Amino acid sequence: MADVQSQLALLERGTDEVLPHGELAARLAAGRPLRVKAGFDPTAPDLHLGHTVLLNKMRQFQELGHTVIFLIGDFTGRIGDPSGKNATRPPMSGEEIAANARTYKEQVFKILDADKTEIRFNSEWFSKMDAAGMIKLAARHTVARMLERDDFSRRYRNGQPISIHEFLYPLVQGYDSVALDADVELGGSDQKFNLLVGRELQKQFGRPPQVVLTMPLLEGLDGVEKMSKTLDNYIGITEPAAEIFGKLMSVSDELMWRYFVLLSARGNEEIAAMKKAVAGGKNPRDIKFELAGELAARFHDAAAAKRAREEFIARFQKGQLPDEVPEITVTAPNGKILLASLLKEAGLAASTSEALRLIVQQAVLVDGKRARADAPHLHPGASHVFKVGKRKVARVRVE
RNA sequence: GGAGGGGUUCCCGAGCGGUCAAAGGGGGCAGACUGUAAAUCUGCUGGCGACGCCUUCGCAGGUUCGAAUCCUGCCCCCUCCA
Repeated sequence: MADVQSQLALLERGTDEVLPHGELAARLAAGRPLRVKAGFDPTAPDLHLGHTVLLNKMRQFQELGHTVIFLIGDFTGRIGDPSGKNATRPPMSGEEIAANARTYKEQVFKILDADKTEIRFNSEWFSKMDAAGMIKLAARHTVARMLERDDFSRRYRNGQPISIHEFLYPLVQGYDSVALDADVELGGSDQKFNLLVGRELQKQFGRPPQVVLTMPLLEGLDGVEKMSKTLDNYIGITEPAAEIFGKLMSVSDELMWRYFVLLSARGNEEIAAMKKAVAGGKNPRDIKFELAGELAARFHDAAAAKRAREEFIARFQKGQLPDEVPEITVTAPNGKILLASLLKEAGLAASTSEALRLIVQQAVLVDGKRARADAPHLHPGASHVFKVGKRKVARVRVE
């Protein structure tokens, strides 16, 4: 096992907070593999880059020889997590949770080392706990302490609803740490309160309290809101390489640096050097290529990343059509079809009305030429390449 | 249990008998400018072979020539008192 100092240097990189600050070093100094816990709400069917910030950190622990526990909150999923939300999230059904848990398993090992990961479900201990046990657990914390949580106090002040069961969530999560005997718990910075409850409960159960390590939340593609599925500002790790590459290229220059720090495996020195190069006049776009390439390769492979880059340059810098233009056949009902109807039938527009709008807005190209609002009907046998906006392209044949 | 307030298009939020497919903002989409950047500017933002028709304002009925707007019942949410 590496010496404490070099472990610390790696583990504290990019963290939001380590609480209490000196304690991580003390734990590491014991020289034994630490039990590192991170809990996941089984809500997301697909992981996105936001989740990987935490997974990257877990991976680092693994590489240093520690034991990582990937805890799936199947029991807590039935309660609904209020964190970061101003409204109550509805509870999930058993089937939903099971399906999502399977998806997690399929995806996390793109980052984590399967041999060094312990996957656990908190229903393991909570399904055995009865009502009396739950009330006893609830007796270990006070309403005043609960209201210290920013999210709760804000909602309480603003007259927004807080269900009683939401108070149980931090306790349940905290008890997970007791059950797992965690040395360290990782979480997003929004999880700080819950993670600290874990420390409290461990103390009360006579165990050494865990070190809490929080990671910053990754901003989504808009650069403002946190990356999430509901806001549709995410990059999913199962997306095609070209999508991962392209989405990263659309990110703003400032956000790019944030992504480097939280997502890239590159060292701090290398990132600093790139910043310096940009300050000296290098086009940030070229640096962004590096980021996009690295992440496309991580979730696919180097060859796929290279292809994604080449296609990106051909398509968006040189304005060529993509390598593979999907071919679609639509039927003209009465021997002829309106351009707008065709776009809708081909899936290039959500509705005829929208297609009409896009045509008027000069967004539609037919074989490279702008379509006019008074475009004539198309007849069977016609076959053209239709481009709608920057990204949607298809060859459509009329029959 | 009692007293008030409220549910509007993707979100927030105006409207309170016809001029309402419904102000304004946000978000989104498109165009211009570009580096598929960001910022900015402009336009669009229910559906339909479409100068008209259909569906939408919590749900179900009703009044009216005409309802998001009025009435009745129901469902849901919030606040205060107990």
